[in-house]
Amino acid sequence: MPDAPVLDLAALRRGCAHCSLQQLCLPAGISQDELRKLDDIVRRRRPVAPGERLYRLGDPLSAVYVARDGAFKTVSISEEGDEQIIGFHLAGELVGLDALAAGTHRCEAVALTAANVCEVPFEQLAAVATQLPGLQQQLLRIIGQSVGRDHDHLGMLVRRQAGERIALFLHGLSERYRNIGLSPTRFKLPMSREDIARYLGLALETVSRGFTRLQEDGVIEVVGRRIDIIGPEELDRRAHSAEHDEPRRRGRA
Amino acid sequence: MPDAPVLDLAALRRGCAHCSLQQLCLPAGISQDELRKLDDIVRRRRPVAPGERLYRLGDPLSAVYVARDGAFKTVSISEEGDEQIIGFHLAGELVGLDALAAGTHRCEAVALTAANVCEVPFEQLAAVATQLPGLQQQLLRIIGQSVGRDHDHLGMLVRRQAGERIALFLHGLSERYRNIGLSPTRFKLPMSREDIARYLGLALETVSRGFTRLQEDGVIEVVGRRIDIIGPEELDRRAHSAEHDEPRRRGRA
DNA sequence: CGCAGAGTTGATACCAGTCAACAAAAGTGG
DNA sequence: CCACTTTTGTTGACTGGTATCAACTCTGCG
Repeated sequence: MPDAPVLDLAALRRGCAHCSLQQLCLPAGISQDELRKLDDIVRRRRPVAPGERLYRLGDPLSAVYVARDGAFKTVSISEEGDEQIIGFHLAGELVGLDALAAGTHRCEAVALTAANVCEVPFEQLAAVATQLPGLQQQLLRIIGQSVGRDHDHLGMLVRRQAGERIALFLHGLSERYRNIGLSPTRFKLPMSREDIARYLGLALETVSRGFTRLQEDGVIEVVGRRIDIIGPEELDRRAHSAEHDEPRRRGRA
Repeated sequence: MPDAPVLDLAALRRGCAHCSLQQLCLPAGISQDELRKLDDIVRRRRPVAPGERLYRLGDPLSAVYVARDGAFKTVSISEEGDEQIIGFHLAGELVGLDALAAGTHRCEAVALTAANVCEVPFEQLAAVATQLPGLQQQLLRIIGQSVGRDHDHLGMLVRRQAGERIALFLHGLSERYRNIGLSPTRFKLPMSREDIARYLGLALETVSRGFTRLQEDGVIEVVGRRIDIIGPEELDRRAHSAEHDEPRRRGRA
């Protein structure tokens, strides 16, 4: 039995300064001094059960959340009651920035898996940010990233056909897994086919068929939610250009 | 507020404190004192010719812009060269917030009509914002609004059919015109059918057909870019539920 | 007046949504 | 541990909305 684990846990409890997500999360790029100030206001490591909501539609903006692990989806619910998935959020990504405008949330954030979050009370974050230019800058950058992801999402939906959207989706997910230090080629999807469909603006059957097609063509290996990307370069190709080159041909790679 | 007609023009030139857009633009909700500080850094009322670009893809983030009048579009250009319209921007709305993440613009902002903009150097805005909590808060709110518009845009694209998207588009535009004090029922579209198509993820012919259909059904009057909304409530109805008469029931059995 | 760009309208093909049945996991309780 | 139920994912047949191609009209402008 090694004695190191005990120290590790203690270090984790010391907060942002030693957090493994430091490069991804708010603290990136701010000084040790500043870090300590931020550290004081962060409530750390709340565990979240799958299906649990961080906030609901209409809730006042009380905090923003950083996913430490696990995955979340943000869902917008229209008047008619149909749900549109605005985004998926993996480890290191910020959740809760809708509500900046009106002060109340226009989405719900739902845990897709068991997860842990750091909860950052928004009022205090804003207050500290005025004192720390570095943190303010970093906050704006993080918000910018989330805007960028929204734009990428838009790009997936507009005038792209099903196969392209699905390839784009897998490609993007792969990149994000790479960024957080996980395998970009082998992973378990945290979300259902239906979630993917609602995110991509497709019918769930179409998503299923799309996966099957990619598997038939030897681009990926799918077993339920387990994904194995066999041909990343071919996936990229399908994500960017349409697939008009190769009509339905089997036995050829 | 004391009104002095003759002084108005002079006052307008005095900047933010007397700008007619005050309620829409950055200054909203911050004090007179703070206003003066902001005022110092704003370069006012640069005229922009139709087709002119405020910034191009890859340009470093140097300033954000507030449209005083006229209209802009922001266009994202994919590697394959096809253009996706991210948003339209009317008077009082902020342009240039893409680039927050990377520090360089991922869109181009193009004037659709002759226009005027206030140019706010970003570095200085950020610096002043750290000194003025009210301004920082307002900046976050404005950013939040733009995120909200992106989400609305997403909602238009996902799983909605052409007629619905077009109704939603006109409805949204109408609301925005109302907000800036213009007629919500009679206006001239600043953008072409092709721009609308690229915004809605449709073929331009489909947009044209959609307008024609709405006219045939007595919902709007269209002459080129002139739009006259005859039946706003019917437009709303089409924006939210599906087509005119229900051919069949949807939802679960 | 005549041109160019913008917008409309028509015919056709095809992608993807819908309905429906089935298969495979994942819970549930004995 | 195994039957049962429920949820989730797959596959097939069919249909309809919309993209595409193409011809035409209209508008604004020099």
